[in-house]
Amino acid sequence: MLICELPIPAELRQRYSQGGISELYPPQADCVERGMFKGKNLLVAIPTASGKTLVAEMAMHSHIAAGGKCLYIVPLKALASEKYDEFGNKGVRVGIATGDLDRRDDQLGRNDIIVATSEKVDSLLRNSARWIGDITLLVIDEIHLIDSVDRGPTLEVVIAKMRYRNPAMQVIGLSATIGNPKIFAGWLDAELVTSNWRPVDLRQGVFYNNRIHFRDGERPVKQVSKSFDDLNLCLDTIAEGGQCLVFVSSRRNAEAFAKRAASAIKCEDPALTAYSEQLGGIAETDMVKTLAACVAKGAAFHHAGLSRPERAIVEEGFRKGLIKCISSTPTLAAGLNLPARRVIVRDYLRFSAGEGMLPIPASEYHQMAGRAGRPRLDPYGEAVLIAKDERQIEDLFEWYIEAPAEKIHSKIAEPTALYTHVLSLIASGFAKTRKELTEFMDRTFYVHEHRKGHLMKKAVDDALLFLVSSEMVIEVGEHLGSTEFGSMVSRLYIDPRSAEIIVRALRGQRGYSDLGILQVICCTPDMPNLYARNADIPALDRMREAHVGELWFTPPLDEDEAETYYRALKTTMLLSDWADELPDAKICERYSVGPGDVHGMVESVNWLLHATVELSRMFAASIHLKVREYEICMKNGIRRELLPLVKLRGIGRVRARRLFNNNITSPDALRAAGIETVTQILGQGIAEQIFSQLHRNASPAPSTDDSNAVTGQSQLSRFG
DNA sequence: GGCACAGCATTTTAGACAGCATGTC
DNA sequence: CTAAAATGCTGTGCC
Repeated sequence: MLICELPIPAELRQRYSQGGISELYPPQADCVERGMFKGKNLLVAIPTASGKTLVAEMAMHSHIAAGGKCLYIVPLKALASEKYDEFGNKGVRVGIATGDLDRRDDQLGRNDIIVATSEKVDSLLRNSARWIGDITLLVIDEIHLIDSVDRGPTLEVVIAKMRYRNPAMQVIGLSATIGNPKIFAGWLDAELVTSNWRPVDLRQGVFYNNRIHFRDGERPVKQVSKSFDDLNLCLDTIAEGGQCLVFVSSRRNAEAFAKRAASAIKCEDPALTAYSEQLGGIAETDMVKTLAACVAKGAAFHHAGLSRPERAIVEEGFRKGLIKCISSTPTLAAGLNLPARRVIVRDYLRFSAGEGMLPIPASEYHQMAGRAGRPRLDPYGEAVLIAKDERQIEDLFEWYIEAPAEKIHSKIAEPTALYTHVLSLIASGFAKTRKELTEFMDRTFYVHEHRKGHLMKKAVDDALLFLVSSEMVIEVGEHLGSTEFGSMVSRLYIDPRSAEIIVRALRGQRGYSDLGILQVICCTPDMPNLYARNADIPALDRMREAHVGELWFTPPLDEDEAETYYRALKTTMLLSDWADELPDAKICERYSVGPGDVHGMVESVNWLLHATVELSRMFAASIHLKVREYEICMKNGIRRELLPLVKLRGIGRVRARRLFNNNITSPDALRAAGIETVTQILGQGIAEQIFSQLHRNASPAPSTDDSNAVTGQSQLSRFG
């Protein structure tokens, strides 16, 4: 099917032909034939890299041309920015909405396309963003993630809510190949498009005894290293002029492989040196130093211990073809589009807490294998597994290469999944009675899939029991309503169980302490926790003893609970160190984590601290101000003594500290010191900017909203 | 006694969404 | 109920 025959705006048609796209791929043509341009819902279950994004883009442009508005849901923030860039600059207005990146909601609504994560959409629905009602096309990328235990239920509820709000809206689900596409398409009232077609040939095989075994033959691999098969495979690709992605099971493995590869590749290129030096410039930790050394020779590793800029450097170096090989944990499997000639799936077993080493699902293998072969750049792609003995060759073919796609199942009736969603349905007006709640739940994939929802009903009842007993929901006769507390929890987007833990601690506390608040937050299910090693325990005990008066929880006697306790305590101490201005590198060293971990942790705690500030306003007025101050401390990574300084624009943790150490401790002190002294400390530009601020608000405004702060402990229901 | 080291025992193990309000070095 | 690598620990042999 030719592009020029399609009912899409002329401008887009022209862009495609300029980009060398004149004809649709077969699965894309299939979408058109199934009625994509006629408003039909679609489930497109086709392999990675077979042109799903283009399908979505054409549909969106056709909606926009007809005056519509589109919402594109993705699972990852990184993916959101990737799509945002891809859709932009094509004559339509594109907006992005994720937790850390968005314009104001009302401005968001002015866009033709809004790219957002599923959680953000849920949050927008809870806060009733007005433009939601204008959406005429909903695209859900990676819709098979509905199967995921922790985030699938949110996606499922978001889809149900969107369709409930906008019954006439067209829905396009984009998915990897799945085992039960028909029933899933049935849920979406969608036409089904499936295919195994790929734009680049993908050869999949198993390596054993210096040969890659394919179903239709073998391919010898030169044995450079005696003991490392993975390295030989990697060097083989590079010798042929390709690049290589190696998927391994742990960070340590990723780093170890990159080191080996680096010393074997020994590529020398001034452009590489530039990347390495870029990393060297930010390197404060051993991990980043190692990375810089590897990159200098053309290899790199990639995992969540890397911070955003470090990841970006590695990705860019690889995309430009300079870095020849990346060894990666699953970070790269699902994330952004970073294809390579050969993908080596080295470890197919992965540790899982309480269950030992488990084989990764076939779907995950296929996702990794799908990274092989860059359209229009590589003649073919190759995905290779590594067998440990001859017998295993056949097993690997069976378990992975030839395994049928897995079926996906709703996880919405899992015990804890519904607390937050039941609350949000009540708080944002989707359901006002138990009957309406059930009716809404009937629209989920779970009920469509199982026909009878008795497990679902039990899960809903459990959730309601909790929500009523914790005073977030009130049931009066038939009516279900959210309390002020409940509405707040729903809008803050935290788990009701987290809210309950925080509120109980706030009510029970006898004397505020930063550490106490932090510890409470680290004990909530919304906070990711560090792993506490055996070797950490003595040090943690010492810290605990040093802060006995400040911590709110004491260690439990039970051994299983002790582990949880120490994990939370370790996280607490790390974050406390961050707010105590301990440098990143020191934190990484003390807790053996990477910069990326620290930032992730800080981001999470900031979100929960914000929620705690709001909750304390309602439940613990006496400490509200203290918590609010600590929130600012944590956000900036500063001690309390710098609070007056960071209120000024242009002053963050570093500059504030520099001023403070020069005995300038407040805006008044700044004024007294005079612009010349400040210029000496911070430089001219900054000094001028600060003083222009000081002049503007010479009479400091009374702090914003302490007067209307407290509503006490009454939680009135919204109806009645 | 002190040290080096082999050999065995124990420990450790992936990832990343959400609020708010705009400007850090 | 698990695998593999790094680290920790113990005991031996040697000076």
